[in-house]
Amino acid sequence: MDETTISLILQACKLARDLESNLPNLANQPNLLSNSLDEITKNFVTARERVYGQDPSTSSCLHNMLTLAHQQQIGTSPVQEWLRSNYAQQAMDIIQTQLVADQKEAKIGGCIDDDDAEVKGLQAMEVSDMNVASSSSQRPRRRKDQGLISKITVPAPRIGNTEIPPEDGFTWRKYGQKEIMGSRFPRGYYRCTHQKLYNCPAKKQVQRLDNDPLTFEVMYRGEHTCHMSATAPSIPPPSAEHHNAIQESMARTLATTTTTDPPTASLWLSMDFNPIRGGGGSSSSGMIGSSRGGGGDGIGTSTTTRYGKEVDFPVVDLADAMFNSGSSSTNSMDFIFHSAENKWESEVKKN
DNA sequence: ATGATTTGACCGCT
DNA sequence: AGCGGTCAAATCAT
Repeated sequence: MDETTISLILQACKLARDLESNLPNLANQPNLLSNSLDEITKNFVTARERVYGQDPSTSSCLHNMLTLAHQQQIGTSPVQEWLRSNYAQQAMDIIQTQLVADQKEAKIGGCIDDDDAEVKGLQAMEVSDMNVASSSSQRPRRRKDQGLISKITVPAPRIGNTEIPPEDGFTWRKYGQKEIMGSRFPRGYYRCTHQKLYNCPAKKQVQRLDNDPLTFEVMYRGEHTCHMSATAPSIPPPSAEHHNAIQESMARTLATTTTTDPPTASLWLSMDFNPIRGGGGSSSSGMIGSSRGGGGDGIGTSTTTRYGKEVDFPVVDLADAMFNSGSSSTNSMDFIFHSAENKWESEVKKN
């Protein structure tokens, strides 16, 4: 095992520990839990892929993940219990489906990766579309097989508005709705709010099940490139103005629990998160899906919200610290992780 | 003013 | 031909 692999495993363990210690605070933050789990599993999966090469067995992947967690003695009851929870399962489903898709693509052999092809194709089309648009009155269209990444069913919240699917940790912008033949309920089409900013191709479709209106079927297509995980945003803030916009966006995001590109689970977990702020109690969690004027079908989405503007939350400093920490060549998240990692490594050395 | 949602139209694909 | 995905103008919310 190389150092990177070890580092990945240690990072995942660290995240799991953070999660465990913050579990009480996160009990009512399923989106954060989901993000956290996602981050943890990503690290484990990546580590495993590095250990066994690019042939991860999907079924054994989860088993190994849990086994590894157990071996690292982080699989104590609260975490295990949480891992059995619905939201954990959702994240698992996504990852599992992803791996299945990856394997299928790998078996095709010699073919370029579908997703890459899609993204590249779209990007290429973007240019040609612009040309077409400028030289023709014909509306540019693009459609291709957008490799299905994940299809999961999500129960409606038992508490509050059962008309909306639970948060999934990303912000989506609805761009269409369609009555589907043979289905009682319309299908909502969503794309990542940051499609333009980060050229993020992620999309999802949400539809209520005919035989169970309290269950949503969510199909995810494309992968988020707007992640702010251990790596920098795909497009760094180019200007001070943009920089401030990002900070404000982050502040809003953090203040409203509508997680726009969650800045990694560890960061979230390290925060004493208290969404109940601002008079009127309108954290965006409560606002999500709340119908704004008639016309809608009631299918909610995690909207990028401006409600957060009204919420005073002292995380601007955090955002500021993140973007200002270190030199411009140093990724702040790397800095954070590196610090945590060093801390963890030093703890290991003690033992 | 800005950005999200709604909704009819357009168009690719089968 | 028609279903389903996307576009984009109109509308709405802040």
